[in-house]
Order: sequence, then structure tokens, then C-alpha cells
Amino acid sequence: MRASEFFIGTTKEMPNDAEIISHQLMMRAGFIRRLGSGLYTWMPVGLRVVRKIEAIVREEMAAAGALELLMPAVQPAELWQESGRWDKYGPELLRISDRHDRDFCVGPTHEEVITDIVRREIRSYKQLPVNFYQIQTKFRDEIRPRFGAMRAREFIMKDAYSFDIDEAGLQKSFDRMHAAYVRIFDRIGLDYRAVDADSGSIGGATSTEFHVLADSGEDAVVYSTGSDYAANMEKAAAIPTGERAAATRSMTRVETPGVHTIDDLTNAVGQAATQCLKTLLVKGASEQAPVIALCVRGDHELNDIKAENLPEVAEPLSFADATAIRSVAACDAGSIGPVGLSIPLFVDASAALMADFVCGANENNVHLGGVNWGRDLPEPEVRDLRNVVEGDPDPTGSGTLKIVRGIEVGHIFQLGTTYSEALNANVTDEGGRPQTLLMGCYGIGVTRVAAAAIEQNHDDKGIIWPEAIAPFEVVISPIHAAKSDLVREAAENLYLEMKHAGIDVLLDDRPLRPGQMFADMELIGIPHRFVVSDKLLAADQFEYKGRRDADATLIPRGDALEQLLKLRAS
RNA sequence: CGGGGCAUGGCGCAGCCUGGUAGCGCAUCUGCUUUGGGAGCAGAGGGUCGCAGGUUCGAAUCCUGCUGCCCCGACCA
Repeated sequence: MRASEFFIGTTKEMPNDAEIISHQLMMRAGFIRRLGSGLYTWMPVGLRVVRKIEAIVREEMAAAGALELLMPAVQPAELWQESGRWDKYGPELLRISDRHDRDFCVGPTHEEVITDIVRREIRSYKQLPVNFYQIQTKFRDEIRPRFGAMRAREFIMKDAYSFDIDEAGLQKSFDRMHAAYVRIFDRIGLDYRAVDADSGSIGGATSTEFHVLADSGEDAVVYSTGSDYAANMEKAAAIPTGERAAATRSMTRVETPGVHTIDDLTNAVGQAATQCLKTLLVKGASEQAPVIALCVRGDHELNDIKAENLPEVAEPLSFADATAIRSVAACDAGSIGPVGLSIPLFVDASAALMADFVCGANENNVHLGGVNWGRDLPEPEVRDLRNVVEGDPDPTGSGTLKIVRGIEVGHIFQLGTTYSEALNANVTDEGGRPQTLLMGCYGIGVTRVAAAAIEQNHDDKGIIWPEAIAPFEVVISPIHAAKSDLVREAAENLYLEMKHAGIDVLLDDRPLRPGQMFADMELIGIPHRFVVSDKLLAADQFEYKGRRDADATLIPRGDALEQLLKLRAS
């Protein structure tokens, strides 16, 4: 590609609404342009990156036996009503209606549509397993779209769906996708982790997330220093340490005027947060127990997902309102404690090991000190309710846990029969009986991968693309070509040589000053650069500089292609 | 959804409080000079000041309503 025939929309100025580095750089380098909240146009340079990511995904999907198809973005409400998600999915689902007033949604995901296809097309176990995928624009009406392509409302996603006759088949399909994902992210060249995850609202059991590690990531990724264990914060198992100490004090009333939070409490009673018990009241799942109490240690945080996964707790998790609190305790939030509460009470494993602790007295402005399980109140119902913290033991038994930030770029699920049952997707088995299909689904946020790659690879000059997804692999920058036939011809020849060698090369033939050319190409993030100038040609040389290199090196003119091929291979 | 803020050439902003000929930087265009790290000088074009009402002789500016966008908030026991 010749830059003069391409479109390069770089700017020196920073857009005022871009908060994170990938958003700023994508805007400045002219990769994306904003149309509306969470809506972006992919400009020609940006689209080249997207297409390269897609190409890698397609190759690895094909290698893993998945078949590409393309489903409609607009989906009839009936299908979503059949699966129950028309009501369950909530406001993130963009609902629209046509001229006949029929309801539709713009697909945030395609489990329903693919299951509908499969139930019509796949009749026999002999046609299994199948795995269909598409690369398509999705729409999710996010509460707060932000960070440019990172959390856009409209974005490009690869979504694959596998169907098998039994659990063993599903496991095999899942493992194949897992392996394919590993190859994809390896090839793209990102630092990432595959982590155990909660499957969330899509339903089903097993799921693994793929996170690109970056400080700006919105998710907390937990990993072990001593094993391969990795999980996201929602899923990471919190293992208590030590044993419960013996009670040494008797239970006493403490006047705590104006104390509402754990911080207030530690100040008021002079005890560390680890000695305070936090009691949270949440809505229950049944009429019989409309309010449920959950206890965690004062220095710990309740894990919403773990709480929500308790059968007794209403989903989605919501805290009890003032009226509900008053219905079970004679006080307001801030003074709740487990002693004397006559509602279901679940206690985090670490909180269950506390002795002589402080907690609310269920009376405003009063707390209790010296409280002990098994003496002042029954032995607790123990559950895992909290977020892990750095230094917690590895649940597999070796090492401790560390927490880093990650950007979720892929998520693979074993859905099981959730959708096939709801939509009645069966095949006939060997015995001639109908068998409900077992389903898996596998997503990659293609456009988010691009943003994540930038978060992980940039410097003060701009983006540093991993070679595999760079918009161009190499740029040729002729210095003052307009004034020198020699420079122009040498650059042109080098360009053609590389182009014929199948290299994705950009010839920067714009009539610009060198500083501007260099700055543009570094901002755009092209991994390799060759400079052609009269001075260099006089010595029969070109100049080479890798995007991460501090200094340029001189190379013999004839070695340029060979040099590039060598660098590219390494 | 709650709170805060913004809306003025393509982009970033000032002007508004105290009503009176709409300005700056960047970008664009022309010319000359310059030429290995986002050049200099001279000149030019480009805005019914988000929309709708109101107050006024007169509104970017004051008032009302609307719309769009941005930011903060979902650990409170």
C-alpha cells in the first residue's frame, strides 16, 4: 500500500473524552472515530487490524473443525421468549419493533438462533458433533459504555457454538476450543491467562475466561504463585487460614453512637477490622425467607456472585431495603449483627474462624464485643462468600494467590442443555430415542482484542503492534523523495521487492518532512521501518529501526528483505 | 437509575458572571523560505454559538423546557 493512496488520519491533539491509553491512541492514530455513545467507525487503518485478528481466528477455528456461517443481527422476540431470555436479559438487550409492531432484538449473542438452526437441521447423532461459528457485529446496550473499543455498545465478536450427543463429547468440543483459543492468543502475541470463571447470566456450568493482562483491565484475575491455578475474582475460592482461637472474653454491650461502617467501628472500639464481623442483609429467594443474613470479616468484601449462587439468595443479588431490615431487626443497617437474628444466616469460612469478635447488636448505636460462635450464638452455617485477597492460600494447596488486572477477551462455556432443552433441540440416538443436545459456546471479542493489545503494547510515541496484527508489517520512509529521483526509485524498488515477497508493506510516499512521517508511523505502531535517503544511498545502505528499538541500524542496501524476513521469523 | 458537568468553525477551547460588530490554538487552502524528528513567515477560507420557546430596542450571554454527550456512584450494615 502506498500512503498517498491510503487514508491516514493521525492527530497531535488528544480527544477530551478518551480516558484510557488504548482509546486515546486509537483516536489519535486514526483507527476509530466515534459516531455516538459506544458506537465507533473503524477507519481503514483500524479495520486492517480487525481483519488480521479475524484472519487468525478463522484459521484456528477451521483447524479446530468449526464451520463459519452468518446469522442475522436482528432476531425475532419469539425465539427469546422461548428461551426465557426476553424477560431475563434486561435492559442490555436492545429491543426494536418493525412496521407491523412485531418485537425484535438486536443480537447481543446468538444461542437462540443457532439452537433454532440446529434443531431444524440436525436430526441424527450421526451428524454430530458440530461446531458453527460466525464473526459478526453484536449490540449490547451497556449501562455505561466507555473506553472506546474496549467497552463499546456495538462491537465485533466471534461466537462459536458446539453441539454434542453426550457429556464426553461436550468436554471434547470444549477442550478443542480451549486449545484453539490458546493458539489464537499465542499467535496474536499477547500476555494472557486462561482463568476459571463463573458462567454468569448465559447459564451452564463450566467456563473459562481468557484475560489479557493489563493494569487498566476492568477485571481482577487471581493466580497462584505455586501452581497453574487461575480464576477470576468472582470464582476464586477463598480458603481460610488458621484455626479459631478459644474464647477469652465474655460478650459485652458497647455503646457506639453514630457508628455505621466498619471504619467507624474500628475507630470506636479500637479493634482491627479483622476482629469485626460485617453482617449484610440481602433479599431471599423464597417467600418464607425474604431476608437472608450474610457475614464476612470486617476487612473482607462480599463476593456478589458467590452470594447470588446460594440457592436461598435472590438472583440478582440485591441488598435488603430499610423496610425489609426493620421487618427482621429492631434497628437500621449499620447496627445489624448475627446475635439473636431469626433469619437464615450464612457465614464466610474466614469469618467463622473469628473469636472474641465485634458485631452489630441489632440495636441502633450499640455493638457487641467479645462475641463467640458456638457460645453466644450457634455454630455458623459456613459458606465461601468473600472475594479473595492477595496472599490467600492457593486452593489447590501450593503457593499463595496474587491478584492482577485483566481484560476479558475470550470466554468459553459448557452450556449443557440450557438452551437445547428450552428450545427442544434433540437428535435421534443409536437406539432411536430423542436425545437433548449438549451445547457449548465460545466467544472472542475481536475489537476488544485490538484495544487490549494496545493497552499492553505502547510507549510515549504511540502504539506498538504485535507483528501478527499490525495494520502494516513494515513501513518504508523515503526522505525528501520529491527532490531525489534516486531516493524515489530506491524506495519504490524496495517496496516492490517486499510486496512481491508477500510482505504487508506501506510506502510512505506522502510529501512530508521526515519528522512528521516518523511520528505518524510510530503513533500508528508499525513494527518495522526502513529509511531511504540520499546520504544512505551514497553508502549503498538503508537504515532499519524496529518499533521498540532505541536506535536505528545501518544495513547494506541489498540485505533489507533478508533482514526483515529474519526479524519477522524470530 | 441517582448526582455533577458540558454543548461556540473539522478538532481543542475562550467569551457568558456584568446582554451591544464572535475570538484563540491546531487543522485546511495559497505563496515564499526551509528540509533526518510533528518547520517559519505572509495571507485566505470556514461558525444562523445543540434545539424550541420566553424576556429585551437588541441574546452565544438572562429565564424556561427539551435533546445529546461526558464524568462520578452499585461494599451500605
